[in-house]
Formats: sequence, structure tokens, C-alpha cells
Amino acid sequence: MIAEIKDVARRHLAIDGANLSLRAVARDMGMVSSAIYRYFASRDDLLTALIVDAYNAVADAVESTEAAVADRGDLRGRLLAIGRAVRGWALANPAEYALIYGSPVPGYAAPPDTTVAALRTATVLVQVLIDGHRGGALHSDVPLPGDDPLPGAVRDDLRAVADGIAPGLPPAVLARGTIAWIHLFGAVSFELFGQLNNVIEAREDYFDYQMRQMADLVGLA
Amino acid sequence: MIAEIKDVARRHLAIDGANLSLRAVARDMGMVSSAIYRYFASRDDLLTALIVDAYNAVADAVESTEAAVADRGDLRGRLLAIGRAVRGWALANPAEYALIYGSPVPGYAAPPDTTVAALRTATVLVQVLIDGHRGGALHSDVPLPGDDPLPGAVRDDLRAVADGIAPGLPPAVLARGTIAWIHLFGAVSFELFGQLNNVIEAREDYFDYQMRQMADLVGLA
DNA sequence: CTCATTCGAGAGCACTGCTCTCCTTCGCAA
DNA sequence: TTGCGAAGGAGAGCAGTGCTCTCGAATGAG
Repeated sequence: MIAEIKDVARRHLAIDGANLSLRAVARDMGMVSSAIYRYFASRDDLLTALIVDAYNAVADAVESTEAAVADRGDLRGRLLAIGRAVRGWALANPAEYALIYGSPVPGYAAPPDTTVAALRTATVLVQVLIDGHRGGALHSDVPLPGDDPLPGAVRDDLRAVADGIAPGLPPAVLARGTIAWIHLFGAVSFELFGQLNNVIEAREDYFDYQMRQMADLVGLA
Repeated sequence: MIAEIKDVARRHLAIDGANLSLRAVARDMGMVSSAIYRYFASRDDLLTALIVDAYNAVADAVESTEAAVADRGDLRGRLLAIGRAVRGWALANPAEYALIYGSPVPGYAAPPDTTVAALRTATVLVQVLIDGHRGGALHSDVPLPGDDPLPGAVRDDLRAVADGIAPGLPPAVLARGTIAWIHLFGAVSFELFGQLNNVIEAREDYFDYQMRQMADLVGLA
């Protein structure tokens, strides 16, 4: 039942965006609005459920796509697969992407469930960094910082992150990884939110190009 | 009069976000809601006016901050100034930033006024690229692509862009410039939309670090 | 058979964007 | 001074919203 409500709500989300009407959802199900409140305490509760689902959906897409790369030593291919998975899911589910990576709803606090799902996705990228670092494949074509040192406070922040999910990974490597991470979502948002209109038409080629640049920046062989 | 309405609306925007109430704005001005319609045809019209103002405000901030860099040959400093101007304005006006660079309102088409203001901001960055290219300062520390060639379709898109605002600028240079551009807004959005929470605390240092990495990627001396 | 639980229906409240009509006020021309 | 038209705010009203409350029908366990 709550699954059916979420399905209908997702369809409305694709049309109306974040301001979806609880009453309209109820109408589509042949029910009256108050009946929805048997299953969701409020409209924000429904949105929260959709947000958690969306985080997990993108994590599923990224995990399965990355796992499908046969050559585990092809680090650039794995990064590209991660990027394409995020972009592909976002293009297929623009409203849900906007819900989780767009401007946050004012006065709305994301529940902790979302952060663990967001962490799931990030972990896939971090694993590529770990594999590259272990194999010594990171310093090959682009030298890691040293001439452009990481600020001490940032180094401390990243060391704390590494302690949690990637023990032993140097902060400098993680720093470049976060840049690729941020750029990935920046590129997808830019495209999806219309900032590329009348500028770039070859969207897919352009995205792949950006991902390759990020692979260079990270230092993936 | 319309200026006063916009001022009050901006204050409400900072609190309620994009779903601002026209009636509440009217109440704050001691008027009844229908009076607002003498000045704005609809709520979307008011939002559009605020959006155009926001685009121009960030363009003003970027232009003046970048122009204040005394050493015009300090291309890295100029890029950093541009980035800091965008981030500073966004942190000072988060709701307006979200309005123009966050998820677009569904069923809302941005008026052409917005694109010219958006172009204003981009032009400042492109001028840095032009100056660097003219001075031959771009290939210094990081070689421009060649090993990682620009896809042909992307090259065509970028050549068309260059023809419009930067005649003679090689598409390969512009390509890296757009990456810095996208990353700038990606980084600001990531920070502003809460994706950095519990990960990076040294926000300013981290942002500057990213901008320096982008300067390296563009090849600024 | 009884009774408690589940769950949808309906009314109602306060709010929203928006439209319509009414009425006051003001500036300008005769 | 008088008349008139434009400007602009007030108010009522419509359709829609989130949400709460109460009521009644079904359902399943004892």
C-alpha cells in the first residue's frame, strides 16, 4: 500500500516537481486525502521516503554499473562507468535527482538515512582510489600535489574521512578524489538544470571528456 | 513601489525559500494581496524579476571583485577572485543563489534576460582565458590536451561559442575553461546545499584549494 | 458472537494564487 | 472651479492546498 502511494507520488513528482500535491496523489488512487495520513504522517514524510528511495536507487545504479566493468585494473574505465551511471540515472529520473542534489527544501532537515545511502555511492569511487593507490598506479601521468600543497585544515578533515572509510589512503589522494566527485555532480546538475542550453549540444561526448579530465586530475592510469 | 515589493519579497525568500507567499508579502507591506497584482501579473512574474536581479547581482559581484585585482598578469589570482566572488555572494544570499543555480521550478521557463546576465559572469572568466592565451602563459605547467583529445562534436560546439564571445580562442582552451566554470558552481552548490556537512569543515581553505587545482587544469601560470 | 483494530469518508480550518468588482484619490484640461 | 479619466488599494469570492478530527464500515481474533 505505501509502495503504491510512493509509486503514484513518483509519477506526480516527474510532472509537478517538488511541490507535489498530496490530494492529487489521493485522487489518482481513488481515495480521499485524509486516507493518505494513515500511511504517512505528513507530506514531508512522503517526500522523505521518496528521497531515501532516490538515494538508494542511484547507489544501486552506480554499484551495479561499476561492478559490471570486467577489467578491475581499468581504473579509468571504472571511474567513467561511475560517472555514466550517475548521469544516466539522473537523465532517466530528473525530478528525483533534483530532489536529492538540487536546492534543498527550506526548513527541511534530511534524515540520517539519506547520508548512509549517499555514502554508499561515494564508497564506490573511493574503492577505485584505494585500488589505484595500492597498485601504485596513481602517480603515473600527473604528479600528485606537493607543488600545490593541501591546506593543513583540509588535510585534517580528509584524514578523518579516510580513517572512516579508507584507512591508509593519503589525504592528498582523497582530496583529488573529492574534486572528481564534486565535478561529477556539478556536471550532471549543470546539464540537467539547463545551464548547458545553447552552449553544448554534444552532451554525452562532453560529459565523457570531463570524466577523462577528472581521471587525469586524480592520476588514474 | 515595485522595488519595495521586491525588497520585501527578497526578505521572505531568505526564510521561506522558493515557495514564497504573495499574500505574506502583501501583509508585510500593509496591503491586501490583490494590490500586488497592480505591479506583477503573477507570482511567477515576481519570481522572474527576482531571478533577473539575482543574476545581475552575482555578475556585479564577480565583475567588481575581479576588476579589483591590481596585477592583471596574475591570472591565477584573477581566477581565484572570480571564484571567491561567486562563493561569497552565494553564502551571503543563499536563497537567491538556489533560485538561479538550484533545481529549476517545474513548468517555469527562464526569460531571455537571464541568459544575458549569466553570460556577463561567464565573460569575466573567458577574458582571463583570452589574456592567458595571448600572453602564451597557458601551456606553462600543465600541457593542454592532445593526448586526451577533445571529441569532434564538442570541438564544434565550443568553436561556435568562441566565435561569439572570444574569437580565435582555441576550443581546447575553452574546454578546460568550461570545466573550471562548471566546477566552480558545482563546488559552491555542494557546499551550500549541505553535501559537505560532516565531511569538510575548513570550507574556505577547501574552496581555494579546488580553485587552484582548476587553475592548474586550465594551465594558468 | 463479540469486540477491538484497521482504514477509508467526510467535514472543516487556515492558508494559498488569482479574478472580479467597487471605491477612493489624484492630476489634468476646459 | 468643475468634470473626468486613470491609478491603485480594498474586499469578496473561487478553487486549490496541507492537515485534523470524527464517524462508520469492514475485518479478523478470541
